[in-house]
Amino acid sequence: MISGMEASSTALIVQALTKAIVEHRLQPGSKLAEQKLADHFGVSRTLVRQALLQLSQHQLVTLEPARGAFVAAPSVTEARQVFAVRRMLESEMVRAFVQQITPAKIKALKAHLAQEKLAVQREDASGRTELLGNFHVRIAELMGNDVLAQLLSQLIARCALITLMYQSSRAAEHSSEEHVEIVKALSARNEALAVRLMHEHLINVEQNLAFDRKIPANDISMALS
Amino acid sequence: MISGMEASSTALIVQALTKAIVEHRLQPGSKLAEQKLADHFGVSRTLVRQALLQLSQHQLVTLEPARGAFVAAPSVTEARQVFAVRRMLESEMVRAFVQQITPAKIKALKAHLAQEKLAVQREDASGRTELLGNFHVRIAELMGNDVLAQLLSQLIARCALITLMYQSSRAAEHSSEEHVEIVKALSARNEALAVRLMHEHLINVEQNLAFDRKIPANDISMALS
DNA sequence: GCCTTCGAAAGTGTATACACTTTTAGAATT
DNA sequence: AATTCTAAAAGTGTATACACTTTCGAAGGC
Repeated sequence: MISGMEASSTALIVQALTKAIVEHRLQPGSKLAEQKLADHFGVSRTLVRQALLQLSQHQLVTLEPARGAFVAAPSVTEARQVFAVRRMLESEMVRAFVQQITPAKIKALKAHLAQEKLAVQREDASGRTELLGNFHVRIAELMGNDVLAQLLSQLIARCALITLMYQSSRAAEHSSEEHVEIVKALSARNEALAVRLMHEHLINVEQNLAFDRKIPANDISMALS
Repeated sequence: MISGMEASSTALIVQALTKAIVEHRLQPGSKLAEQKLADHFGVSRTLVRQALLQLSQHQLVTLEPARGAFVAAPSVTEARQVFAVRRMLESEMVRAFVQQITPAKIKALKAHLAQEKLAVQREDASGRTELLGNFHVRIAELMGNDVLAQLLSQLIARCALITLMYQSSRAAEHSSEEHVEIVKALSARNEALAVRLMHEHLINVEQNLAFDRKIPANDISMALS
């Protein structure tokens, strides 16, 4: 059990596990034994089960009847479908966003880009993946559409898992550069260009995935430390 | 407890409650007491809690700490956001669908339209609402994108709740007619028209909502009978 | 008569108990 | 040595127990 952690609600467990999975400290396929997690978080299996149930709904964990919970290992097919959905959703999101751009919003996005650049320079792999994903969520948030933001946030968590399973090196820097171009088009209020760039960006991310990777298994207590 | 129902998994409870909520036999705001539901389904509170947790993730139920579960009562703001997401997602879905139309797929959609017409004629309110929603999911399924289909299915369940809170009469027939027009455009492989019709259709559905309704509360055992 | 206070009843949140399933490891067999 | 069988260990699935919170109603005070 982690020292100094006492009142741990289900949400905290979900958050901790999500982070561990998305940062791939927990490898796809890893067994998530309830009692081990319960001991680790210092709670009963009840709360761990609730958390695992939620994570399975987010598709980050798969539950096999009577066998337990495992970190999800999205298939290539599933990965492609997730990206297809993101392309549909996000190209239109950009189109709608262009109609309601303000200087403040552009400023917020540029601030985000700066953070991305920093993470890329520092070669901070997990922080970088998170920031690259958050760029997309940030746009949804700036639109003031919470439903969209939450939906996208889940899709992107799934993508993070996929990305970390399949991502080839150097793809991150490329993504960051494309984000810069998208923001340029947005600040020029060039709808057609922005939509096209976002669409192509998502195609690029998908195509940079190497859909033939080995997946090492991993230990729980190591990963959550 | 329902006679003849013995081994009831969490999924069955989720399904039963979803149906009851979407068909608004359970009014928005109704209290969902765990023990009452447990008695009704003949299981312990454990399974009911799991089901309620899932439903809260689907936004059909809201959980208030230490106060319990209630049938969700989506705000007008939330309703508009859900519709905005649907417009983004579904107009692009249609665009992608046009590229992969086959005679078999058109036939499947036409079969669906026939069912819709039947339900509208019979004035079967709950069956009608379900079918009108399923039209959209059916397209996703015909595209072979499970991720999209599942996502849309959840969004539409949410819309069903919204619709039943706010829908003005006669909107259903109009929806059904618009579905017919969309399928016509699809079968003509007219991408631009199909996309536009779907977009307008969703705007119409939203604008036909009367965002100022009273919400009667309701009893659990009545609704689930 | 209306508002406040207090206590019992009801209900939620978490832990634990227990039955049943899967896994594992060792012994027996070929 | 490899395979099959078997029993113990570990793990999951559901029910129950119990502490704590909210709710509701009645008694008392204003």
